[in-house]
Amino acid sequence: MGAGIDLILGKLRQNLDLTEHEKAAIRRLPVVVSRFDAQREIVRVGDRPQRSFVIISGLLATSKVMSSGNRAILAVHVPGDMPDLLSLHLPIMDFTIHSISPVTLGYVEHADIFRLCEVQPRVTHALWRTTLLESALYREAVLNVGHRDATTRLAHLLCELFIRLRAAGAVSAMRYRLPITQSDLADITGMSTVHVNRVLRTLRMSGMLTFSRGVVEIKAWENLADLADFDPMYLSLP
Amino acid sequence: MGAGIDLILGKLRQNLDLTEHEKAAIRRLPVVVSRFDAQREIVRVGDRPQRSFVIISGLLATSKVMSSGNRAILAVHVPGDMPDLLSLHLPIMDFTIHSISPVTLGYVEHADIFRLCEVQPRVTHALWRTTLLESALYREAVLNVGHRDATTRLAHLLCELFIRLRAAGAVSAMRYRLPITQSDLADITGMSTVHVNRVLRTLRMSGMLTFSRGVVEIKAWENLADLADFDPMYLSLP
DNA sequence: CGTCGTATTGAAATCCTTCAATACGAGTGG
DNA sequence: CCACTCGTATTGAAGGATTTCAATACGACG
Repeated sequence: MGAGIDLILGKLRQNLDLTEHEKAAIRRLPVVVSRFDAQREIVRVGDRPQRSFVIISGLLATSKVMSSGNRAILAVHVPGDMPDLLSLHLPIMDFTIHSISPVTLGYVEHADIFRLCEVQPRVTHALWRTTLLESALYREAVLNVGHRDATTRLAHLLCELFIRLRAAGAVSAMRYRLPITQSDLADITGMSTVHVNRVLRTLRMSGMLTFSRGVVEIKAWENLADLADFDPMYLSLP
Repeated sequence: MGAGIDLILGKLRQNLDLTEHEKAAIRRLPVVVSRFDAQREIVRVGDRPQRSFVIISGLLATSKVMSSGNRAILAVHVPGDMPDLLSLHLPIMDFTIHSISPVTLGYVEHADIFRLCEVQPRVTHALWRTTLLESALYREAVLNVGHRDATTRLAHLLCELFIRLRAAGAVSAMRYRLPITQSDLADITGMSTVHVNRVLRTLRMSGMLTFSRGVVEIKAWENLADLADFDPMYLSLP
């Protein structure tokens, strides 16, 4: 399935120029494509995966449950991401990955990845780099959900998803599909569902943004990014 | 300076058994040792480091400033950590690293690291793994500062530092030096200094913990870990 | 002994949550 | 086409957690 692998290549290529030879070697990786409905657990706490996957289409979320019983979403993953690539080196998963929307995943065996890394050391570094890009997202999330007020927090999240989905080719004009509920937004931002609703209303009233039936439409990017304290440097995009 | 390098080895060894040959190769890396006072900027936003460092002694913090002007501390780094190792693959720093206490750092040139990785591919994987361990800290921090109440948040931070400093050999019995102010704790947890003070009083009153003049003493570990919702699985310790 | 950063406490204000009730919208079966 | 149902969205009002403001105390250090 060339589609998924080309997505990986897209990410890897971002800043590290792989040779045609190296790209061809990646394209030869055996990939198993699987589809899942929304709200399915893809990876569970305690799992010891023998393979990792790239998201070909759809959205995933990394989450943990707290002792209170509430579920916290720590990250949202978009097409091209490989959110469990870290299982290559941290064998026991300490979080859950579940599908937000229906998803298509491309699985690659760890053994095949390691074999490729032996032959093509620069591919090792490219994969390493993708895990570092992901950890930059977590770092920014600490800032966002831990240190900013509710309006800024939600605005920043929607700015980040706009830019990341655009980089993944899932944005037309100033609008993108975000098939999640306000309750999900609450689990991501650490706010109550009620307050998510109120903040969304404020953003709508201010004319910056609408979110309705799973579609985000950005009406005033400059104002929004300013309000959100959003500086995309941490995304390391070209 | 064998001390710093052996610290790296300690971290790397944690779960990946390097051969004597590989360890010897690491020990041969040229290291430049530097000392800094407290509150010095070690790495700045926009820097393009040509070398990385391991913390030989002291504490560092990774932080960003928000548009409000407030400084948020995203992570605290202990001896053995290599908090800017990611500059190997993400060349432009998007955060600041500053010293919390006086520190001793062991610098290694990127060029030397890359050269070693070429000769010893398993060292590449060991270094990759340390960056993944660090990103697990950020992931847990998202949960902690974004989704838990103030008491749990602060208790969790002090639990984590206890375990990490113990793993770094900086703990005697149930007490450890944490030479930071309550204002720093506020910048880490995303709370106000005043509230940090009140929460510390609560923890002291409940008999779980004292924090006074830069020394944390844990009086009731089980109760504290329970209150803090602290499960060390994310640290991937043996 | 004075000074300065840090710690501590009280009181008022604010942000956000919780509780509770209602409205909306898409899908389902009659 | 309509009534029903269920998940989601929306709004009001009250309560709680945390911040802000302001004042005082402590402790290390010159």
